[in-house]
Amino acid sequence: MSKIKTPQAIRGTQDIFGPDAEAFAFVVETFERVRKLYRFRRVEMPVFEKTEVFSRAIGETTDVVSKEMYSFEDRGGESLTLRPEFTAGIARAFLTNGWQQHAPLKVATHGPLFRYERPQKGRYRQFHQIDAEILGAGEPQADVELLAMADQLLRELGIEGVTLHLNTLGDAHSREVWRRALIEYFAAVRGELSEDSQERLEKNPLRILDSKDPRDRQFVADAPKIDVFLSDEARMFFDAVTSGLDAAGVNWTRAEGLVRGLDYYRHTAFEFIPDEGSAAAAALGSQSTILGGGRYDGLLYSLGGPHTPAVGWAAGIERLAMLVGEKEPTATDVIVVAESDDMIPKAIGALAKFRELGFSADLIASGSPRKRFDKAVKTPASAIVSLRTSVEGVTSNFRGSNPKASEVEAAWNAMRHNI
RNA sequence: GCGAUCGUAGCUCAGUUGGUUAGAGCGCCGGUUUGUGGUACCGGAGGUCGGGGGUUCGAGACCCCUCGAUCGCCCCA
Repeated sequence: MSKIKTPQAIRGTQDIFGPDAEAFAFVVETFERVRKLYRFRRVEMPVFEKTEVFSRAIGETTDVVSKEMYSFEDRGGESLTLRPEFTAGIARAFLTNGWQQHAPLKVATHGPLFRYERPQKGRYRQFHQIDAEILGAGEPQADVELLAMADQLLRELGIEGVTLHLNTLGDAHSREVWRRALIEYFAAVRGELSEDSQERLEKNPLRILDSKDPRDRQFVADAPKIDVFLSDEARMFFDAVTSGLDAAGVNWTRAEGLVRGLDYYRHTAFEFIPDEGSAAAAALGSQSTILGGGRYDGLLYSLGGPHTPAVGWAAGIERLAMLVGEKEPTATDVIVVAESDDMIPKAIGALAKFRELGFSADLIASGSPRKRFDKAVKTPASAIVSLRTSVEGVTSNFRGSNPKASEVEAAWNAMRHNI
């Protein structure tokens, strides 16, 4: 007889259980509650799309598309991709379902995403995000609304030591002029940059600004600032965002080096990042951004739609869960113990009644009869009802002294002769 | 794609410069004690030491390969 080898989980996937799963659920529940306060409508999206949805949105040639997506061919030979982000799919749905009629449309969703990357702390191949978007809104108030929600969410999750880092990339023209200035500036010191940044100079010069290499950092401080290149309109937009945040009571800090890699981003870019030396920073390792987003006025057009302004953010549920602290599962209201096997039918009857009455209830009726009560005692519960047979006949014992236990006891006294 | 560290029981881990039959705690199963009880004690099951090859009289330990995990780099939509 050949021993069957247990299949292994896919690299980068997680089986979340116990306190981690409780923390995960807490994040999702809090998000659902807060998004309703801000009147974001729930949407459910497919987990896969035609590959072009993402390749057009993100850019055909980037490493991101060519190497880091989970793409495959279906039986008809069409290239499909497991969603690596929510935004492109939502933008596609906005166009294909005629959601323009609802603009400005505030939507929120959450669920699994997939990226073909090497796993490390806070990064998995299947991971989970919460996501909020406002489509068809070009006003800075939309940015403020979105950021106020993000800020309140983090507070309601009890996450501290995290600050909103805010930047503007300007409009398309300001951004392009700034980009050229950066290339010129860094090209002049090319030989002194890190190898990585010499390559970035060709592929993605803005990224040099947030390089971790000290060889680059010495030049970053004096690099050209976007502010110099902002058009009047772009400056007014950013001023409206920041004054709106101040009015909403959202703390923020200017981060001139914060950039986005993709061309469709305009104006606002932001990340919530743990403060240096905070507990949150220590808990997250090198993956420090816990919530990020920006304005992507160019995206819907790149998917073949009309020019449509939009802004959104997403946050990794796993990373947030790491910051919310231990979440113990809630205690069971009542544990029913059948201390002998002949009590099992009565115990099952009691269980059914307790659950009908809205009490959470669980049964212990296996293993050594002598140890069943001890098992119940070790289980977190408000109350225990234990059934056994003795020379006097059926006896029951109630244990527990707290408000919930009193409710359980009243219910038990009412049902005990009818089970 | 690159680098570092790690892999011994269900879990957390010990195991000396290579040396007899691989251990502990917790958990699990059973028994004794207690008998309105969260106690204590006794016993049991469970390991091809991630896998393969090599060095050696002898490998959990040393070498090579491989698989996996963790953390970091690149990338970060």
